[in-house]
Amino acid sequence: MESTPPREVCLCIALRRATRAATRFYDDCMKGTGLKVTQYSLLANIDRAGSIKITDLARKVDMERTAMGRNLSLLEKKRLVHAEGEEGDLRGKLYSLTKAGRSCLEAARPSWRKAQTEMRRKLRNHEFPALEAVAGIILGKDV
Amino acid sequence: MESTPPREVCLCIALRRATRAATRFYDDCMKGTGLKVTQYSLLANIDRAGSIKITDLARKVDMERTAMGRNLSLLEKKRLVHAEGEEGDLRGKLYSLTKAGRSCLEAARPSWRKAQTEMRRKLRNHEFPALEAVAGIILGKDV
DNA sequence: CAAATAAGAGTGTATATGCACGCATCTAGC
DNA sequence: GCTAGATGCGTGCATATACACTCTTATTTG
Repeated sequence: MESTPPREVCLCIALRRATRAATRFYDDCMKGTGLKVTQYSLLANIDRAGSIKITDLARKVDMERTAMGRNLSLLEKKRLVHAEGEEGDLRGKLYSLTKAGRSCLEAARPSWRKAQTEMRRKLRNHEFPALEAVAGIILGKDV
Repeated sequence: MESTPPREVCLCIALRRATRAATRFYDDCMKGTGLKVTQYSLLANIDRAGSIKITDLARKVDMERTAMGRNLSLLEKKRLVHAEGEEGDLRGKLYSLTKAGRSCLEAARPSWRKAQTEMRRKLRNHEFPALEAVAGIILGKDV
């Protein structure tokens, strides 16, 4: 009777799994806001930036540019953001929030807050910073 | 001149961001194996189980059942897994690896190992267990 | 200035996920 | 034995991502 060696957990898969669970949780908390946590976050980013180009926003959050473009298109279709040509550069487009986008963002804040607080509660003080550290290390920069 | 309060990082978004980066890294390491890390992991799971039903596999890795079904369909299309009706239950289907699936899995192991080792190196000993702990807490169970 | 390069975007294609429904089959109760 | 749940799955629809290309418009250089 030979004992099987302890199976090593794939770090990437563990991350994906935790991410699925966390996303389901946040999205569930945000039901009724009309936003998913990913969209909420994008709006918040654009809001902080004032106006920003697809490429810059993608770089800022380590996302593939074309993926970001498609995400922004969805928000644009919902009239939460709008793009306008950049002054003196026919290539770039600057994205910014519409009035509806700002309202929507503000209206969703409490739901996000609720999810975030609950998540902080689950992760005791010990693990919360660890997670940020992990994310930072994987990305090679601060989160 | 008033200072803005420190912005609170959304735990879910931090996780998603780290996951994107980790997935890109693993997938890059596994180029040439014909498998993405997600598919590699699925094959490994089925291999360990011997044969398993979609629903059970989905539950095991906390994935939405229909998502799992679609992932398995892709592997089936590639002839890496195959499904057969369960004895005495016309509902269930049992998935197991094909010969090609087993070969493919074995052939991909070194690439996965390389990615995993490198990732372990990046995350010093301190953070690695923390990540598993975080995942476990979010999921409410061991990873 | 013309050619080469860089910068900013969009499209096609493929995965990975989740939710709302709907269908078939099994199993417990009565 | 028949009906009400419980089980196991599939489909339609929508998002989120990534990669390989391609196009257009600046910029830089010889």
